[in-house]
Amino acid sequence: MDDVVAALRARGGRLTAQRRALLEALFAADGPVSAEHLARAFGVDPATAYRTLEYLQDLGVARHVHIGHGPGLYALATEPAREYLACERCDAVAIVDAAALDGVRAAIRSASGYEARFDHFPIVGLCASCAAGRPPAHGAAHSHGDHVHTHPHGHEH
Amino acid sequence: MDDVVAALRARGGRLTAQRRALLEALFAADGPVSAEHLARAFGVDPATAYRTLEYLQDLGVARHVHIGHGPGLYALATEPAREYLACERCDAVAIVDAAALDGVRAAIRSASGYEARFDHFPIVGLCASCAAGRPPAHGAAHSHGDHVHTHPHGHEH
DNA sequence: GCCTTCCTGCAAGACGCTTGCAACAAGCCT
DNA sequence: AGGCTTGTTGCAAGCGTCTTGCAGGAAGGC
Repeated sequence: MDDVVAALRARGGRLTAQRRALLEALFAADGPVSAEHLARAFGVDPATAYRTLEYLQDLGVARHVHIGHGPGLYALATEPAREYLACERCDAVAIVDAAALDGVRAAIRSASGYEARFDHFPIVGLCASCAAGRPPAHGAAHSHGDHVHTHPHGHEH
Repeated sequence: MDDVVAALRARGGRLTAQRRALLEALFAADGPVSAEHLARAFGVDPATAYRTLEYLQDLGVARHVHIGHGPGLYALATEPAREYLACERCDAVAIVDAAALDGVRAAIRSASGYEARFDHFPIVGLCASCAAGRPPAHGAAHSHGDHVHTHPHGHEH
């Protein structure tokens, strides 16, 4: 957080109340969140939220991911990098370390020559539960909403 | 095409001039096309294009894919099914038989349990050319536009 | 040729942003 | 502490991609 402020200052940027609020929200969030959601939660204007989040992306502090048809969702840029898998049926999103998908990347490379990334546009399909024909399960539901329903035990294997 | 008309009639649907135009355009297209593009090309109202294309999807005749931030692009549902890989840098889109990505699907299944599909949301990354650092190349360019720039020899790895 | 019902065009609205602009306030300077 | 510069903000308008309500129009069965 102090690092962020430093990076911001180094660019001639200013730390306003709005920016602090948005940053704290990003640090506190347990998953990607929409700009609208952040804006509303702190009485910040949506335009400011979008502008600030873009600024934070330029700084390399934040990233956004496009899940399904909904709004873009923002999160801090973590180390190691994260990538996403989204379920079309129950809207669950698995968040995994990018390294977990290196084998997938290799398979794509050999099938197509493409060098894939799933940090901005996720892998889409059915989660294990929905693929098995089980009901949508855990409160996720069809909200196409403001934040991701991370079932945090995503992939461990 | 006759099959389509039959399916349509079987549902109590009617074959209007607009529907015929849109259908013929889909049959003639060499890649996914936006609803706007189809509408404009035949003087059909965009609302009608969207409604008709959705109808054709219900019939199982058409599908749409979301490439990048641009509009959804429509194409006939083919047999065998097709899946897509999009390049973030040069906007090239590779269209491959779904079977070509079965290995990728297997890798994803074993890494995450997800059963992936790339027919609605493609794999996103860098095409072989861009990954190699070569310039954006072939007329593709950044048009985010009306139809896909299929480099037709897509994958044959 | 008629009549029913499906379709169409138009207009307006929803949703997710993006942009122009005038007022505001960080933070540097003294 | 008071000024001053210039980065930021809120508001309002605008844009792209659809979606929806509605009244008129036309397929296609009879």
